[in-house]
Parts: sequence; C-alpha cells; structure tokens
Amino acid sequence: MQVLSTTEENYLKSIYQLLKDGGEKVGTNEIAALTGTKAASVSDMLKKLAEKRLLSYQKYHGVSLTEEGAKTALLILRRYRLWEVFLVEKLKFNWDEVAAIAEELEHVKAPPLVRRLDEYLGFPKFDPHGDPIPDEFGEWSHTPRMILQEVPPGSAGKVVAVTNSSAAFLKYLDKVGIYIGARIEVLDKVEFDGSLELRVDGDKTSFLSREVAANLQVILHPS
Amino acid sequence: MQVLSTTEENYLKSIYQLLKDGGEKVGTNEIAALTGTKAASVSDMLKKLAEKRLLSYQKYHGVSLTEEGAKTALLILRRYRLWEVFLVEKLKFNWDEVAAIAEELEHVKAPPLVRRLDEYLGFPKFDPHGDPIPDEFGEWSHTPRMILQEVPPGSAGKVVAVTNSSAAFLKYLDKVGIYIGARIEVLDKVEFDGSLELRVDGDKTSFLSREVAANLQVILHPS
DNA sequence: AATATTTTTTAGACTGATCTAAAAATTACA
DNA sequence: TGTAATTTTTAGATCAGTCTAAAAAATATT
Ligand SMILES: [Mn+2]
Ligand SMILES: [Mn+2]
Ligand SMILES: [Mn+2]
Ligand SMILES: [Mn+2]
Repeated sequence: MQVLSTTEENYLKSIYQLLKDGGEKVGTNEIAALTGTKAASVSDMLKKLAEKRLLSYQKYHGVSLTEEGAKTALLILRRYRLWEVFLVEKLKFNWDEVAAIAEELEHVKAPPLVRRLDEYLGFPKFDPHGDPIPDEFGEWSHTPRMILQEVPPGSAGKVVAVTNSSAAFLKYLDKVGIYIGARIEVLDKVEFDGSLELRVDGDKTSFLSREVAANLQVILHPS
Repeated sequence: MQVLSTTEENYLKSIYQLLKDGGEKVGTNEIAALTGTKAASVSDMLKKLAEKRLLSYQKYHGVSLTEEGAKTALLILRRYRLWEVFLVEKLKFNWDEVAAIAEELEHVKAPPLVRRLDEYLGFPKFDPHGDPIPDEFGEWSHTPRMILQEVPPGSAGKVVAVTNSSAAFLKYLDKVGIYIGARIEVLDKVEFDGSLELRVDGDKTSFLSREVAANLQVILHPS
C-alpha cells in the first residue's frame, strides 16, 4: 500500500464515488466537476495515478479503478466515515455539519489511530448517513435496501440511509422529522407528481417530493 | 487571522518553541535543525512569514515573532495539545506515542471542531505532559513550577510536567514509575554526579540522573 | 587588524499541483 | 458520411516548498 498525497487520495475517493453510482468508466470532466478542478489538471493526475497502478486509463476513454485503487479508496472512505461518526456521536455535531471536517481528518493516515478510533467508537458498521463503513480490509456487508420512492403504498419500513448528504437535504429531513432509524409508513403515492404521503414514527404525516423520496433508503418491515 | 499552510504553521510553532526556551532571537540553522530542512529553505520561509507580519526579520540577525505571530503559534499549540489529550484520555494511547499523530491533527483548523473538542475533553488546562493548553485567545495561567533537579533534599512535591517529550525519556519514566501527578520526596542529592535519590508515591525508591531530574517539573508541598 | 571559520543568503533547479489557451480526438447529427 | 459540437489532452506558465552550490555577511581567532 503506497503512501499517497492528500490530493491523490481526494481524487481516488472522487473517482470511486463516481464509479459507484455510475457505470464502468468515468470521464475527465465529471472528475473535474466533483473535485472542483479543471479537466487539464485531472488529465495530469490520471496519468500519475495510472502510473502508480491505482487506475487503468486509456486516453480519451475514461478511467476505472484497479483492484488496488478500489481498495485504497475504500480505506480512505473508512477513515472518512469513522471521523463522521466521531463528530456526530462524540462531538455532537449535526449530521449536516460533518462533511467538510471529515474531508480533512480522513487524510491523517497513522494506522494505529484508525484502529483505536474504530474501537473507541464501538466498531460502528454505518456512518451518520447510513453509509456502510468498510473494515480494515476494505470490505463491508451489503444489506439489501429499497429506495423509498419505489416502496408501494401500504408498506412500512425503517429509514436506513440517505443517498444525498448535502446540508440542504439533511436540514430538510430534520425539519420533517426524518432520521436514520425513523419508522415510515407509506400511505399513498400521488399519481400527479409521484410524491409520497407517509406517516413518520406513527404520528406525524408528511408529504415527500419524488426527489426527496428518491434519496432515502429503507428496509421494509415484514408484513 | 490569516489562513496559513501546514508548512507555515509548522515553522511558526517551531520558532515559538525555540524562542520560548531560548532568548530574544532565533537563527536560521536552529530552525532548520528543528524542522528537518536546510538553511536555504528556512531563509525563504522567513521572508514569507515576515511578509505576512508574523515575525520580524533582519537578514543575518535572526527572527522573533510579532504579537500576531506569537498568538498564531499559541493557537496551533492549543490544537496540538488538545489532540494530545484526546489521544491519551479517549483513545488510550500512551503519552510517548501521541506526538507524531497530534503533529498532523493540529492542522485541521475548523474552529467549531476545536471548540467542541475542548468541550468534549472537559476544557483541560494541561496536556498529557503537563504543558499548559492556551485558551481560544492564546492565554494560559502560569503556575510557578520548580525543576526537580533544583529541589533541596528533604522536600516533597508532585510531578506536574515533563520538559522533554521524547519517547525514550517518557518510556524511561514509565519504567521507574514516574507520571504526572506522582508524589515525590527528595531524599538525597549525590554530590559526585548530581543525581537524586527519591521516593515515588511513598514506596518505591529510585535514583534519577541529573539529566532526567532536569527535565521534570514539580510543585512543592508546603512543609 | 587581518584572516579564518561559521552562519546566512542568494542563485538556480526540481517536484507536485494547479491554471489557460490551443490542439487533437471522439461523438453527435444533419 | 462529413461537418459541427463536445470532450480530452498537450503545451506552457505559475506557485509553494524544497534542494545544492556558491556568494556574502557576521563572528571568532590569531
Ligand atoms: Mn479529503
Ligand atoms: Mn456520510
Ligand atoms: Mn504539525
Ligand atoms: Mn505535550
């Protein structure tokens, strides 16, 4: 496992994220958009990371991560999510405030630190947004989840993750009383715009737009 | 308060340390030795930091920190020592293992993080080595301390700080059972080499060399 | 006071990360 | 299928931080 710069780590993680919710390959402009750089800079970095065998790169045809690149990305993600847990569970930050800080902390690489932090936090399996935390080998358990938007009316379940961690989205969820672990009953799906009518924790009744419901993951209760 | 790079922060903290246990001005070579760089690199950095009004610099005559430079250094030291407390108190690292990790963590500058960390740790006034932790204004209370080496035989006191934080030194203290808070009675001072015979916590009797005793600070018990 | 030694600065070069502008390749579409 | 639009790469600069080697200044020694 090579020692990477903060910048290299940030690129690697970005590429991982883009591949995860995209396809086989990811393009230069996409990476530039996500990392806040220009395509020219990305081209340079892709060459460097390909040189280090972290990704496979054919000019003009995008990149994908190698085995080693993917594993490295997952170990960065592990640190990122462990710090997120720390910031929320221990320092009492709200879940919409932790992204930027964890973005910095994730680059402190001392392995004993990561191990002890994990232990101190009680070996959490999920971060404050419901995302799984890879273990020290870059592995995690995949539990089957359903997108709330696709849950048929009449079903009930539990919110287990959000697939958008922007402060705006998370603050909105706070306002309507939705959180990781909240019990949800889908009462109706409005034909016109695809919005959902639902009950949260048995009492509150809310309407959620299609966009919002598409960014919530649930596990259905057996009915 | 300007935004400084990690490198600039490290230089500033080093210069602060050198001035603290040295005199009025500190020279280029000294800084190079402490930061592990070459004199030429230091010259460049001194120009840059002088430009930013963090230190006053006359070519060939060494540097001293300005008011703003000193305050900035103290805020870096604050973050460093708070992280040291975290690593020892919460993550259960030994006091000889935390320097390098805190050296990295100190550069995460998000102000809410530092505030919450301080709160979470219970607003500690001293780090694991007994060094005072500056408050958010860069201030701390100076309690009068005595160097163990200078304590007259027959006196008793409490260890409150170490003035050397090398792993070798700290491990040695572990071995002879000396720690921050340990009660010490000075039984005798050996004329020949200046070493001390003392009792630790009422039972164990040790001999400490002059070098070791010179790096321990105590507060004497009123007798 | 003159010379030798030490310290510090400058000159010039290199690396990593970034940019803009221009060239090249790919893809879209008429 | 040939041209237009888009995407990507290259060329050439800049900036921060570092280095070695050489020049300059300060300090120590005779
Ligand atoms: Mn990051
Ligand atoms: Mn998260
Ligand atoms: Mn540092
Ligand atoms: Mn300390």
